Amino acid sequence: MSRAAKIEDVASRAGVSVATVSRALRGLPHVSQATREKVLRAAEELDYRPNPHAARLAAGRSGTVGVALPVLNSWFYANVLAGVEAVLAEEALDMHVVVVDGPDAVERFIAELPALSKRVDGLVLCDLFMPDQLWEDLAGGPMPVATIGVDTGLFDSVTIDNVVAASDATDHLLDLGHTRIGLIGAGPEAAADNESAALRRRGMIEALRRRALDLPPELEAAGSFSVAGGKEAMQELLGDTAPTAVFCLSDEMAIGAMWAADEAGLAVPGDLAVVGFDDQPVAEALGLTTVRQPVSIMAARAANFVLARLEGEEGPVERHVMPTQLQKRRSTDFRHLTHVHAHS
Amino acid sequence: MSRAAKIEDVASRAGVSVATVSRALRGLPHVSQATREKVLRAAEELDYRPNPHAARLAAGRSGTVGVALPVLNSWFYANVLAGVEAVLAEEALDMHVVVVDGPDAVERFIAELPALSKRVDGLVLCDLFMPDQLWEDLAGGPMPVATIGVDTGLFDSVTIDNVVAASDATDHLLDLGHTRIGLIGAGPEAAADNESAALRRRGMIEALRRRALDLPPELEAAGSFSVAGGKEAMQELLGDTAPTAVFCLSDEMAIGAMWAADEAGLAVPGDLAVVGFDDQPVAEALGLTTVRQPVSIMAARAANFVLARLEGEEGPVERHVMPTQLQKRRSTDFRHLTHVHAHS
DNA sequence: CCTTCCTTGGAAAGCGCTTACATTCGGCCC
DNA sequence: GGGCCGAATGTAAGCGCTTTCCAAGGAAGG
Repeated sequence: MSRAAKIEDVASRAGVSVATVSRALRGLPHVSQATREKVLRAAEELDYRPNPHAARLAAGRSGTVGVALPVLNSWFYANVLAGVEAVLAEEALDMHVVVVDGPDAVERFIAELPALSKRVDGLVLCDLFMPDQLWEDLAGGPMPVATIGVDTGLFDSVTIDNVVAASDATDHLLDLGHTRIGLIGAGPEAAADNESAALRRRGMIEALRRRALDLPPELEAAGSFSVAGGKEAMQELLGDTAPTAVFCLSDEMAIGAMWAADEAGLAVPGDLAVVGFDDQPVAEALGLTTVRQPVSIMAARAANFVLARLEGEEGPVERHVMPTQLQKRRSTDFRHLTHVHAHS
Repeated sequence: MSRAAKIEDVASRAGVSVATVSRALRGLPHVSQATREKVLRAAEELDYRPNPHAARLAAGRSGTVGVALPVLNSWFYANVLAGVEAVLAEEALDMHVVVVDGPDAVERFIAELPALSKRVDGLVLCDLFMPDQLWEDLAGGPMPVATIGVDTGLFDSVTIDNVVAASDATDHLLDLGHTRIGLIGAGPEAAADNESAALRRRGMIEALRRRALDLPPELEAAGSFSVAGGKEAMQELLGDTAPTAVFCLSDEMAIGAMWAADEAGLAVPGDLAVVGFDDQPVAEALGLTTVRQPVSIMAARAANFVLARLEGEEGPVERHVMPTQLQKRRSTDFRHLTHVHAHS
């Protein structure tokens, strides 16, 4: 196996200059049809593959979009990644994933931003919360950025209306007659690093308030956004002041809550109604009432925003708010009580 | 904001040559302590960030490891990705993800391999099935490769013993007295593109055979490895020849199967025992008996194999077979029957 | 005191592309 | 028919690093 062909080899084989090869291969103008075909053929024959690093160095562009998210192995973020990846793959762009987790994660991410800007042309930031100053610094930079789950007003963003989504979910429980409704996933101090959680909490409180109810501390439990986290949180809430319904900020947590309820001998929804958030496939299988959000579509849209900006699109910041929808299922439905008891 | 500092700027500020800066910053020998500190300080003061593309072009290495997997948004592959990412992040290496899905996915992946080899130094391939010839071509190349879920004998690999795992699961059902056991996730023709599925099927058949039982076609149903796929497959199996137990090749499918059972008015495990595969967190919450495999550890190990080879490790191909463990839970446990009926 | 060796540091040649600029060439207009 | 213009192509200067090769200078040895 001879060494890989370089552009120069293609040029001499096609009998043209390297500049022409470069233009021809990238579909740029100022190349006659005949020449282009000649070049294409030569490249084909040599199985020529441009060296991306050389191209990036010379062009000053990386053909890569970065995606920053807190974790990879949750349903939500896995779908975000999949959504972004699908769009980028379509455009033959590379995806650079940055996981922003662990202690000082955001600080380290920020520290690496200057370096990151050399390897990506654009950035999709998912649920990343930073000090205002840094958002502005980022906005001052040359790199297009789109955010998911955060709306700074400085970048194209894709979000849902967390307040409305949460108050809809709460209203549903209230309509069912519940008055002691617990919240799993955010405590009073959630705002700091998790804006979505804080907004959902607010939506819940607003809905309660409209019925002259409130959210006492003993009905709130934070915890990690996982099955185990939801279970622990639910266990905290159980006791003499136990709620008759809980709103969980993710489906994983809701499943954990149902698990805790089951262990405590409580029937869902008979003794405890449960509402989740996300509507991942298991939610439907389990009959979990939950707030559906179109995750991968949101991610794809954010990616498209970045692509559009990369293609020079000007115009004001786009702030998409995607619709959510409450999926009512068995976990809050008294009519199915018998059915639920009978099977599974 | 002035333009980004380059190595030359650091060199002149530190009063040394660019070569020395390069050596100092990368911790190479032949730099005195004093000089190194001087360089470090200069770099710090200028907030210097090496341009990765320039470095890669010059060095001929990319500092990147590729990960190829079929999808991103399933529990299993999301955890594979997370496992690999964690290891690479530790070593400050980039991860290049390649999703090999859609029609002709493998063919397109193969066609892009030469190009890919220019952007990554090593490769982790997960559940990728290719013609033998191509494995050998890959092995002939300069790039270290580790495989997950596939053992070609040509590369370091991390797998589980699918045959044993499946026959253990089957034995469990047999011990419980089941004789009509269904299989969801692989049909007789599974071998082609999904070796794991084929091996698990074989393990099941072997276990059955040891008890003088077999796996008639009407007890097998393939389907996508998802909740919906599992549900549909289960619905296929239900009917006059319905099994009293099913072994599902993923937890998602098992959840789908339980869903279908529930809709059909069948109690789990009373009317239908269900066993899954993976042991994702929801499995425990749902009391799903399942085969646990240490996904992210497997992924991390594969990544480490690649790293070791990149660091020049010679020696024979490593073929790790990770242990699996059957987690027995309610979905196959008659003792809990009453409990299951009462709650959940 | 001169040679030999080793360590540190510098000069410069790439790495394989992109692109600004220069050049050529064939019409086309007056 | 000469000059002009634009399209097609070539020339060559980088892009910002890494690395080989070489020089210098101090330590060690004779």
